[in-house]
Parts: sequence; C-alpha cells; structure tokens
Amino acid sequence: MSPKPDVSEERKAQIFEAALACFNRTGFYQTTMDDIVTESGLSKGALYWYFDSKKGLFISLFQSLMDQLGQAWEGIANDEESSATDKLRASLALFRAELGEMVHFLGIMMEAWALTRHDEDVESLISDLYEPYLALMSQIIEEGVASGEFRVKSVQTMAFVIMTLFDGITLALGTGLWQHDWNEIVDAAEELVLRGLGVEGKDAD
Amino acid sequence: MSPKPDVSEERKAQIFEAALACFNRTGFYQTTMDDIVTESGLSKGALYWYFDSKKGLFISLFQSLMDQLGQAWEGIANDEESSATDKLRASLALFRAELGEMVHFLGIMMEAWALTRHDEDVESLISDLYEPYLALMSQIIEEGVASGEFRVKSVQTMAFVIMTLFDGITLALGTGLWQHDWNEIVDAAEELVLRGLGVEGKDAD
DNA sequence: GTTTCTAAACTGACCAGTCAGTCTATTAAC
DNA sequence: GTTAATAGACTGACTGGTCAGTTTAGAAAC
Repeated sequence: MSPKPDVSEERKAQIFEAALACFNRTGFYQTTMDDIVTESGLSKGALYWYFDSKKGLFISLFQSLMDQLGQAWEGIANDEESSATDKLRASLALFRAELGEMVHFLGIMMEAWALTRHDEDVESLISDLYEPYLALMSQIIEEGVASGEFRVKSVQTMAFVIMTLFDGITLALGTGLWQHDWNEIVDAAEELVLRGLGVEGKDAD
Repeated sequence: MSPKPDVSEERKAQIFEAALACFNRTGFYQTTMDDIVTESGLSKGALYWYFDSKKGLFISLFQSLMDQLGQAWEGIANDEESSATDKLRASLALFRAELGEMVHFLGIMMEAWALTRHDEDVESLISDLYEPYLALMSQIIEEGVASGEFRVKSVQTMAFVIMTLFDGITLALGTGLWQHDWNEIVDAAEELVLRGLGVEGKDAD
C-alpha cells in the first residue's frame, strides 16, 4: 500500500534509544528535544512525526521499558507445583534479573517517580504498572500463611512492605548510594525477607 | 549597629515556607521564582536579596528541612543501658516519628532524589546526609551480632538494606501508592526487620 | 503525482536573573 | 528636636536566552 517502505518501527526504536540515553542522563526537564534530535541523528520533524509531544515521548518510552519487564510474573504465581516459599524465592530471583535490566534506565525510573507528584498521566501509569506486582506478592504471601510456611500479621501490608523494599533498593542504586555490587544487596534482602516472614532454617545458603 | 531592625531570619523563614509549598506541589523545574514571589507575598528582588539562585534556594531549603530531622539518632546508638534490639526498636520509632514530619515535604525529598542523577551539589548533599544514618545502623547491627541477638551474614550490607527499606517506604508514601495509614506499614516493616534479623519471640504484639 | 517522511528555519511564550531606584529605621550633627 | 546622612531591605519592569512546537519546502519511493 505504502509508496515508501515502512520504516516506522525502526525509526521509533531509534528515537526511543536516543530518548532513553538523554532522559536517563539529564532527566525530563533538562533534556531538550534538540538533544534527542542530535542523539538520534534525525531531525525535529521526524520526532514530531512519530510523537506529539515531549511528554508523550517520555510516557511511551517509559511504557515500553516497563513492558519489557515483568512478563514472567504470572507464571511464577500460578505454578501449582511449588510452595509459597519457592515462589517467593523465584520472585526474588526475578527481581534480581529485572534489576539487571533496570540499571540501564534508573534515571528514567526515578524521574517517573518524581513526576508522579505533579503529573496525573505519569501517576496513573505508575499505579497501573504497580498493581499486578502487588497482587502477585499478596497472593504468594496469602498462600504461605495458609500453608503455615509464613507468619504474618497483615498479608496486604506485608506484601506492600516487601514491594517497598524492592523499590528502595532500586532507588539506592539510582541515587548511587550503594557503590558495590548490587547482587550483595539482593542477597541481604533475600535473607531479611525469608527469615522475616518466618521461614526457618536453610539460611546457611 | 544596623540602622534598621534585623528581619532577615523572619524573611528567610517566610521564603522557605513559600518555597516549600511551591517545590513540594510542582517540583523544582515546574515552579518558577514568580510562583514563590506570589506565594510569599514578597517581591523578586527580596528573594534574590537572600538567595543567589533558584537552585541555591532549593538546596538551602532541603538542607534546613533535613537538619530538623535526625537530631536524636546519636543518643540512641550511644545509650549504654540498652540492648541492640532495644536500639533497633528505638530507631524504628524514630523513623516513624520522622515520617510524620516528612509527609509535609515528600515532594521535595523525591525531587532531591531525582536531581541526584544530574546535579553534583545535590548528590553530595544527599550522600553526606545519608552517611551518619548508615553508620548508626551498622553500629547497632554490629553490636547485636556480637551479643548474639542478631544473625546476619554481612553487617554492612544488611544495614544498607534496612536503610533502603526506610527509603522505599518514604518513596511509597511520596508516590501515593499506599493509600492507608502509614503507621501500618511501619508496623509491618518492624515485624519484618526484627524477625528478619533473627530476633525471636515477642512478635505477638 | 501522490503519499510518506525529513530537514531546518522559524515563532513566540516563558522565565531566571538583573538593576536602577525607592523606602524606612536609625544615628550623628547641630 | 530638627535635619542630614547612612545602609540595609525591598520593588518590579526589563533583558536575554532558551526551547517546545510549527511551518514550509522538498526528497524518496512507488
């Protein structure tokens, strides 16, 4: 149909890559569209051909980055074979793997958190993304409590606290407060969470 | 000496109050100096009489907010009377109290975290503020391990993880992901941390 | 000869920071 | 006790630059 070969997917990817680099480096307000023009090697016209605004570009980019994560979550929670403890361990392993991805766009993650405060679109995007994660965690803890593996006062609240710990670790990496290998933090977090939920023994690795 | 009574402290406080409201509401880049002018009821000249730049004002404000916190930390860690477990509980109580203050400037806290990525001044300010907190936590855990109260693989890393949990909770409040009473989260965090460090019993509370 | 796409010049709103000048309480001189 | 001098506190119009988004002219593909 098209009188020209469709390059739109490549172009979008090209713009995303440039926008990722810029936003990650200097944040949302400090990067100009011209920065992204330069970084991408395209023109301003091209950017506005594919995206209607700077904010639209940021949100699309953020959305697409998040879509690449968290595809595996559902599989974990719905595995009939494994115990709640196993599922929790698998969740932690997944978080570890996701962190490995996230280090490439921690700046964008943090920018999005900050934007949450004064931008409704970003705020609802984030809370939508958050929901399934929290639901999964609640489900696992619920199961563990039912089977006697975990001891917990409030399932919902504890699930939230554990998610909060994950975010805190992400934040610490983003701010650069933790200079060493982030695997060590995840190890310690695993130790804290498993024992904190009342899982006994086996903590000699 | 001065031919006029010194009102500079009141003025600075007045500017801080206005800047706090504005920055907290709309973030650093989205608030204009004119916003702060309007909010404070002063003039632009007055603002620049007391502060050299927007960034300077933000940093002074942040600094002053942080100074109001964390005065009590040292007392806790150096109390010879109490056990490491007691000290940890006291630290959690302090965090709870600080959260009560922080809810009034969560926006500024999050803005500062995000700025960390591309502003050296903010970055070094934050890591300087962070240091004593981390040192305190490490000291308490170290003591607890020595006395056999806690079981931990790496003191440094575990201290960092617990601090990270605090930040995560702060972040969750800031983003508005947690809609309920934040005291509940701190309760759950306390449960997780105490048991996670290997403190036995007494969790029927 | 039409559609898709690109380039680059352009527009105009916006905003941090400046500055020439004003106001007012206090002191010093007489 | 009135006048002049002083300096700190303050005002707000203005400037110069920046940058999101638009326009326009045309190339490339079919």
